[in-house]
Amino acid sequence: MEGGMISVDRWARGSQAYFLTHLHSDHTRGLSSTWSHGPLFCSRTTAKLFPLKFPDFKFALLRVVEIGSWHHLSLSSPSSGSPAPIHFMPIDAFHCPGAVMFLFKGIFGHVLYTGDFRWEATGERSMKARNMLLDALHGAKVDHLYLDNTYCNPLYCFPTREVAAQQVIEIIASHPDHDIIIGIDSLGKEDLLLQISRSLKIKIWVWPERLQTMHLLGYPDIFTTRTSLTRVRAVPRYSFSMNTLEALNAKRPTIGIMPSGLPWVVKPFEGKMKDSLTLSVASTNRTLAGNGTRVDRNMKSAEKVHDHIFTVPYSDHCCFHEIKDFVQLTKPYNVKGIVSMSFCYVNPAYYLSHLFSSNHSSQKTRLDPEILMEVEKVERKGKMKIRDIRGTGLKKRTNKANFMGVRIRRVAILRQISRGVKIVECDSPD
DNA sequence: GCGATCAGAT
DNA sequence: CACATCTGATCGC
Repeated sequence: MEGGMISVDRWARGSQAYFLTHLHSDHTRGLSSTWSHGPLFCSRTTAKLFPLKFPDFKFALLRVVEIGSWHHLSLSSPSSGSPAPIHFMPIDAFHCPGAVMFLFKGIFGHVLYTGDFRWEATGERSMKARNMLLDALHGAKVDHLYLDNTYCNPLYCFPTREVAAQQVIEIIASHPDHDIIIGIDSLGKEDLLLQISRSLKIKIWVWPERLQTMHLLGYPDIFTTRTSLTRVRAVPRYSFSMNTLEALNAKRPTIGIMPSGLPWVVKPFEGKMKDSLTLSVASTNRTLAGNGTRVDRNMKSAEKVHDHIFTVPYSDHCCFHEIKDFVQLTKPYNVKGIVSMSFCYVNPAYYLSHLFSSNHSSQKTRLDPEILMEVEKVERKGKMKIRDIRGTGLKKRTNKANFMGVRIRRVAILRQISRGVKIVECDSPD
């Protein structure tokens, strides 16, 4: 591919400006401490966290841009070399700390790249982002929308994070004598932990590098790396498994809580005694905490999926109706999904094309941003290979999560095979 | 020996 | 077959 003017969450050489939406590693694949292909624009919070992930990065390349402000760049057309000014505004994506979407305005019209985002209908911060986007668009429709389509399927129906967090709190409160482990990633779901901490007046254990992150984010007191100070521990999701829980329960009664928009269930593993934690929307386990917070009979709620494991629909991505709402608001002429979730990749057009704008009269006069813009996107067709979402090995870490003195080793742990995923494709329940 | 990339795990 | 991440192997320098 020849380079364009700008790249969003893509790091190959050839662009005049680079944009980072947030610091999750599937969006930084190709970035490294030695990367130096051009100026990199990101939010203040992302810049603050940046050195943790890329310690020796040339700081001079980072350009902190304020959320809600228009910024101007004098670029040149890659084909003709003539001036091609662009304006862009970062807008709060409410995904993980520092996450923003970018709205671009230029000869290509309006291009909106959401990155990963959440678009809840209530809450002060959500309203602010909504108004910011509407003001910035100023009545214009979006010509090209690059959309976080992670849950772009009506099957994905879950509550706000506020509500989901309350469900987590109820689970913890109803297990007063249990240790609790919660599976999280290196960034994201801080608000969940804060809400737990405030509500139950308890500190939260995190692993050492996560504590550094928390301190950089400005939470000096709530988190600790001393297990003796709390029974609630947030552990890396990759070390959260049924085997982990069973090992922990051999020492103390412990339950695990998996906050996720994905439908985790326990599936019996054929031929062996072990069950495995798998994904499915076909779950039938009993529902907890259905205390009137549900507005939709299909709304996911907390579930007990195993003796020791609960899942709670706490997601940093939009549920389907939020995506729908977002598309209705931005009235895009063209939409592309930026996320390939392999087995359930959904072209946004499949469910939402009726909301797209059409008859784009000025389209011919506008350049297709494809030739101007490199963005992280993968279209999935049939058995095409999926996006490689693995880490880039950019930094050596030794963060073996050692919670409760149980070191989780791969050795001698029965492999969990047969992750039978069953996302049942069906038509809209409406 | 190091970074980049890949295979495979949770 | 995974929202994102880590570990370890291998390749190229």
